[in-house]
Amino acid sequence: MEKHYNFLQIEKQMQKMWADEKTYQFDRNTDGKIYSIDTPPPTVSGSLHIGHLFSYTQAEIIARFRRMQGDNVFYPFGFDDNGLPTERLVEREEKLRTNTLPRSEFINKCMNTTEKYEAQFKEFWNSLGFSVDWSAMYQTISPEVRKISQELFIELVKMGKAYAKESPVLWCTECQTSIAQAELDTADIESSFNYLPFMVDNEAITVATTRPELLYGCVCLFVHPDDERNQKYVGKSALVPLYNYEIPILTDEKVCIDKGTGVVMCATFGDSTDAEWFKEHNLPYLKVILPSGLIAGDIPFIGGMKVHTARKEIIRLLNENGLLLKSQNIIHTVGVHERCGKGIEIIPSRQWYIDILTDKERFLKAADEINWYPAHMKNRYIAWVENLKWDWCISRQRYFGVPFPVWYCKECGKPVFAKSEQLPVNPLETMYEGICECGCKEFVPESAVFDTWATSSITPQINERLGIKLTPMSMRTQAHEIIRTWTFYTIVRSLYHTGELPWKDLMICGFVLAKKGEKISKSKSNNEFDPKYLIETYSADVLRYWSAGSRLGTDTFFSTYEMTISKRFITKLWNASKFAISHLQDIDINQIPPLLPVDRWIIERTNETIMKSAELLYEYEIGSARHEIDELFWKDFCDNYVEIVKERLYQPDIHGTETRKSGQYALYYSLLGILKLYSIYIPHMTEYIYQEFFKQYEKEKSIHLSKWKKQTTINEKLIDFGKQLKNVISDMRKYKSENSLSMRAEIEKLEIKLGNFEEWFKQTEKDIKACSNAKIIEFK
RNA sequence: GGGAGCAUAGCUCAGCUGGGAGAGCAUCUGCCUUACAAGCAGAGGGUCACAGGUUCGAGCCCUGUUGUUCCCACCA
Repeated sequence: MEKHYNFLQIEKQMQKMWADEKTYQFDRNTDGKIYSIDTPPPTVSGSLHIGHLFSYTQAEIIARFRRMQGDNVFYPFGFDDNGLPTERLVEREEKLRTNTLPRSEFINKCMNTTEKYEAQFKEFWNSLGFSVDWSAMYQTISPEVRKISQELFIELVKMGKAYAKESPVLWCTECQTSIAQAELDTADIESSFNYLPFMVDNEAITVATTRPELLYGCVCLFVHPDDERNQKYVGKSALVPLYNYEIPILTDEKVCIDKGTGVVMCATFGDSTDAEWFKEHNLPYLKVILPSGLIAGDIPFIGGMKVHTARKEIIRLLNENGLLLKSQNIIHTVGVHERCGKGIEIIPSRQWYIDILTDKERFLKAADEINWYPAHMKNRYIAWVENLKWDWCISRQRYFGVPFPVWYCKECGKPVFAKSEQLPVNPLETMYEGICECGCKEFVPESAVFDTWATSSITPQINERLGIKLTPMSMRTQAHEIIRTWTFYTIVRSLYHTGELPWKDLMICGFVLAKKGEKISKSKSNNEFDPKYLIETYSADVLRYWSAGSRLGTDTFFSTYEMTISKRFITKLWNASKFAISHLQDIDINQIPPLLPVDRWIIERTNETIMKSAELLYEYEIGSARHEIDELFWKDFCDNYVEIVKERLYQPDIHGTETRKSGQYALYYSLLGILKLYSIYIPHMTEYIYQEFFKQYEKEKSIHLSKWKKQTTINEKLIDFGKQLKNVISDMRKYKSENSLSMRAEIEKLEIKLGNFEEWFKQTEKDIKACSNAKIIEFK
């Protein structure tokens, strides 16, 4: 083995070997127990960041662990390439707006962009040594996935779980599309609370509003049924200031008596409560804001203006007419679109929905039927489901997505659906062939596309396209930020389509923060966090080792300082292996020699660690498991065992060839054991060492195809003996250190108080003498 | 406003079902020891956020308080 480990060269070399040998290919033909992983398909939104590396690596370690337990691991990879993130990326890179070029041309640009980035992504995951079976890769925009997605949509329609309706919907005026509740973010903005007089009979009642530009859309006033002050107005009508038309005054429980003046104006639509009232009280719709974000042209004073301008103008007018009683500046929280950060409006339009409100109870029950790792992440899911207000709107007025396989009858407007054999279909390109119930033969295609989550929520079914029964899958891995979307939607779809849960286990990873509270975003090009740069500088193994250091689900901070620590470990493992192997060149692997107690101890410690870390890894505790292995390797193996056995290996003429063989056996066994344990964390170096030395004796062609020993019991007596032996050595070292002596310094006499292990200690006398350089060992 | 996580050494954190306060880094001291000075050995350093309670015994369980992060709600 080389003096220094050249990671740049060796990591590439190992990756090539794995690809050539198809080391990680899923065995589609055995009956062996399948462990299937539902991996998150990243959106193609530009560059990868350290957070990707961190969370994906944690799951990758589990894949490797399961493989080494003998499971047939199905570890596919996908790309969520359709949808808004890609569209925005293309707009940004090519400096264009979607509506300035033909739809098909834009889609082509999107296709080219995804292709480019997916190649980069794939190369990136490979450069991290991911044990992915690339032959199982999927893309959400591919024809086969479009087919599955459209098929399952039609299935939902038939079940009555998907439906179209004309209704107020959350609308992004920036992206010009409807969105779902899950895509809402919140932002604090400066605004003003304006107090306006509404005339009732000859009395003015004051109403406070933050959205005076919607005055023309005001359909009624509400007071609380228990509000004694305002009870006298109920049933009467009020005059809308400035526009001077009459609206009724109604009651509703949702009104807060102590907020503002206790009287609310309900406009179509200022917020989600307005939309609820609209439905519950059968209120009329008065159009004010257009899908473009402009005020409708026919509205007096403010027609054609942008919302913000209109608001200022209305306030100015109210003030001018003495209708602004008071205006106070406030900071309040508004809903914004997570993709663009712009405020959302509520605008009625015809959209497709998946019913999620009627089965809330079932979805809540599902939470208890899935194993959450870590367990408390379940709370986020429950909080989200309990607070759902809107059915899931799945239509998007966008371009790069899976089209709705739907046309509408030109006469009666009734939707018709593609036939199964037609799928995938783009209704804009293919006409519906058939006759509507009403006799009409002409149809208008639906131009909307699916919400990307409508497709990524069926990844278990997408994975099953290969013809292998996988659901319920063994495990889903993802970050906690998408519990309300990906976790939730997948559970919904799975329950609807299969009646079963999508997976047994849910492994929720944290993400990487730059400093307290700040998330490392993809858009910030900070070289220090560029994963590619990091891999080239520190190696994939170093980054992987670091990724496994924090507890599952907790966010972590990144610093190059942490890299140095991981790097140090890698160097240590290299040096220790190099040393051990240099003494194993003449080993006879076919014969187990009689073993000395200290050799039996390190073997048993290795077995103990295999058992303990496997238990932890079954619970997805990759950090704690790594810690167990670190203890074995660094403390017991390097600092103690190797120091004890050293002289026996160097000097068989003093210690005898038999004891040397005993040491060789233990060294071989424990080092190989340690390498196998670490191989799930640092696959490159462990594989290289295996290939360089162990492969000639072992039957597996790759360390990653070897198995961990199934260990269920431990010889506690041996472990105890080891502890006592370490105490002796530690005391001896302490003595030398306190007396400023070299560790090699000779000491006259070492006294050892014998406990339970008299016989074993006596058999270890020569070793203790050698590593302490004591002239005399005296047992007491 | 509701909920959750966290609060342990200078820093980053581990401490499972209650019984010894720990690791790594940093600091200090010593050591070239035929794998590793990118190393090794040793030492110092903590009122376990605060206040109560349960218990023979609490970092751990219960109640409350404070700080902090996150999730959700909050557009009148």
